[in-house]
Amino acid sequence: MPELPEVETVRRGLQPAMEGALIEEVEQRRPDLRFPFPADFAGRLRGRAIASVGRRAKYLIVHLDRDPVLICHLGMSGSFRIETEEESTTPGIFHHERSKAAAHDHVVFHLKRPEGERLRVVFNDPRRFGFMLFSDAAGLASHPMLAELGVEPTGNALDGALLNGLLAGKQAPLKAALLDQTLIAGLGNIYVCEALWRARLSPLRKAGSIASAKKPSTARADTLAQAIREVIAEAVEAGGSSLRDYVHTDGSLGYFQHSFAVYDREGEPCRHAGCGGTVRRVVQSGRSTFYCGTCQR
DNA sequence: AAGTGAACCTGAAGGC
DNA sequence: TGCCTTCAGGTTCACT
Repeated sequence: MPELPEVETVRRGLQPAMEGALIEEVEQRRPDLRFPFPADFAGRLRGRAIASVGRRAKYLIVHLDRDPVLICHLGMSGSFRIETEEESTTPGIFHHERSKAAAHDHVVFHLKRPEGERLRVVFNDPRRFGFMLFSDAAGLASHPMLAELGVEPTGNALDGALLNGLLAGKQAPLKAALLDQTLIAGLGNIYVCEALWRARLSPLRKAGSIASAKKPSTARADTLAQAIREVIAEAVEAGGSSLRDYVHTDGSLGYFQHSFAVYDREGEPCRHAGCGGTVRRVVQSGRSTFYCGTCQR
C-alpha cells in the first residue's frame, strides 16, 4: 500500500484517536514481522500516554510521554484500522468481531481516551514486510532506519537546484535515483512514474543527464522538482491511492488512483494533450515502470 | 563505490 | 474446479 501520501493519510487517521490516549494494553500476536519485535514490546508500551503521531518519509513516528519512541513501517501491505466500542452493545464487544474475521492482525493497541472512551488500533499486514521498532527520543534522528533518509518531497525544500545537485553525476536510471530514499525520502513506484510523466522525462535516461553543472540552467530539474511536489501534494489531498488494500484507518478508500496518468495503464493512450502516444510498461531493477515513450524524453 | 537482482511473504488474478 | 505462473504500493542484502 504505502508511499508517502498513503502513510500521511494513515497518520492523519490515527492522530485524533491516538494523541492523548493511554495505552492500556498491547497484544503482540507473533514474534516478528519483517524484523523481530523489540524485547518486552508490549511491556514498554503499556501504561504510556501517546504524545504525538508523526511521519518521516514512509515511517510513522509515535512519541509517548517518555521513551521509547515507536517507529512503524507499513511495508507493502500493512494497514491500521481503528475500532470503537459500541455503546449500545455489551462492553468489550467491538465492531469487527461481529463482521469479518481478521487474518493477519498482528498487533492490537488497546487505548483509553481522556474522556474514557475505549478504542482499539489494529495493525494488519498479510505480507509482513512492515515492522515496528523502538528508538529513544534523543537518538531518533540518528536511528539506523532514519539517519540516511533524504529530503521530504513536501513543502518547498525540494527545488530544482537541490534536485540538480542530488542527481548530478549519477549513472543509474532516473527512475532508480528517484526511488533512492537517501536522495528523496517518500517516493515509491507509483509517484515516481507519475512525476516523470508530468515532467515529460524518460525514466530510462541517466539520472545525471537532467542535472547541469551550469548554475542557471537547471530547467529540467526545476520541472521535475515541481512535478514531484505537485503529485505528492495532490495525492495527499486525495487521501492516497487504494489499489489492492484499504488505505484509511476507517476502511474507506483513497481516490488518487483515479488520477493516474501512466501507472497501471499499459496500452492505454497518453493523457498529454496532442501526444498520441501509448503508455508502455518496462521493468527496471525488477519493478514495473509505466511511461509514454512518445512525450517522455 | 555504485548499480543490479534476488530475497523476504502472502494473496489475487489470469491462463490452461 | 483446480493448478500453475506472474505480479504487487518496500527495503535489505549479496553480488558484479
